[in-house]
Amino acid sequence: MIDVHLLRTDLEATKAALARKKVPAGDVEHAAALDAEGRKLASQADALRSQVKALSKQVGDAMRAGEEGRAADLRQQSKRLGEDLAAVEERARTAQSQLHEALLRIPNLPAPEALDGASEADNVVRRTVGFDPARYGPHQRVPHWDIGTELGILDLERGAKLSGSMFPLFRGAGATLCRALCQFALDRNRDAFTEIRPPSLVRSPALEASGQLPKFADDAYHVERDDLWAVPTAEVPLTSMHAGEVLREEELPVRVMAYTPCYRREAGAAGRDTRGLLRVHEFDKVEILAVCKRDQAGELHEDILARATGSIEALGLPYRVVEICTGDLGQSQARQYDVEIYAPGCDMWLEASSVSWFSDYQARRAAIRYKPLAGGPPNVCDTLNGSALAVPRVWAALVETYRQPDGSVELPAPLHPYLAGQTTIRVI
RNA sequence: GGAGGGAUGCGAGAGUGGCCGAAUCGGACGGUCUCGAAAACCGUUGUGGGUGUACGCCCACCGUGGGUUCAAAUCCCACUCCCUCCGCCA
Repeated sequence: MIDVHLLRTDLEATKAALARKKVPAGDVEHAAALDAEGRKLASQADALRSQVKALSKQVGDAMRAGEEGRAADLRQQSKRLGEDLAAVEERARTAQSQLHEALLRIPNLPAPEALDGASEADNVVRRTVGFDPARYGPHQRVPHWDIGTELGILDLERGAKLSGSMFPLFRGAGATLCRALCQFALDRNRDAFTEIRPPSLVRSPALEASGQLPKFADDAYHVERDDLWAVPTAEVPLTSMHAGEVLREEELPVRVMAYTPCYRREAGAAGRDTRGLLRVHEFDKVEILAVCKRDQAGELHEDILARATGSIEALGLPYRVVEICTGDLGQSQARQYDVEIYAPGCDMWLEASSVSWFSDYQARRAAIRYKPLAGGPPNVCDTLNGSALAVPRVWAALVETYRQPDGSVELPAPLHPYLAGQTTIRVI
């Protein structure tokens, strides 16, 4: 969440910054009012409590001195004050919990240098690499769902039989390719990122920390019986694994990566891009993530972006980098680039990675801080992350791009070590 | 799933309901001493909120959340986590 001090000292600037993200000024003012109210009540409660404590101490003294009458008298006074205190505390608690609720729903401030814009339409393509529509033959203009069926490597019907639509089932070399892509992505990043295998069911606070709760509860799968959530991305466990910790400045940046399955209800996206692997409820992804100091964030953002595009480039897929404008930024993002890959069969640019800087928004929600080497109180960290590789869309683009005139698919060399010999997938 | 035990400051570890934000030991840091070091001695050693120009002061925090009481680390209830034993299990 945003720093509550912003509401006290820079209310106008905060409203202006959030207006770039289309946040109504009223939401911000509402939170500021709750904060002022809560602080006023808390001060009153502090003063009352201080008096109660002083009186209680006197009760003890009087009793030890054997002055029963005086003790009873003081006890009465203290009891009355205690009742007032309970009432004020109750009101303070209410205001503070309302403030907390309000704060959880206020989006992060966009970075000052973030691209201005009202909607998705205002996003800007920063660069396009390797794209030449003329180079594709008719054999590459076949969508992956047809190729997958033809080669017997993607079985959407059976996936649907098990779990409903948008739950893909991969088969044979198709399944191996999923695993190969994850392995490939992990190996490419192990020079700087520590591999983690986190749980993929997490408690609510983890989703709250990275911003999925409370606003976007409908997008996530919830296991009622145990009150656990299926992670929509490894970002969730990777961010919260350090929740509540005070890190040492020397250990920053903390760089971790994880392969996890990802689960998304796609509640708001019904009917959009639902063919094949374009949008699915369960998929595999390798996520890379950094926890750092503010002055390390810019460089790390570039690094993560370079790693995301590097993997795509190594696989020989054309891609473009899109800068997301303020109006299209997610709740938690201060700045974001998307990496889109070109899939010739569907003739679409598919979002394959989202590389985000969250400033201190997630770290504040998760309470991830570091102790400055120079001394002084702990500072809130920054967090960044990006998909190193999200399987289904890359799978789709690969199969379409590398389809040969005879209908077989020849996978690119960097994947060969991971394919157990299945470097060419032939029609059965 | 069943039965027990536990959770206190950086670590270990005390704590009859009032004088406990917390003994003691250890660690770390600073200082005295020393040519230097060790030893010894002295001091410092948490987080959050509020308030003041400032030394400061006030409040909260002893796993989490409730409750009892004039007063809770201490009593009661619920939850979480850890440990031991039994059962089950990939």
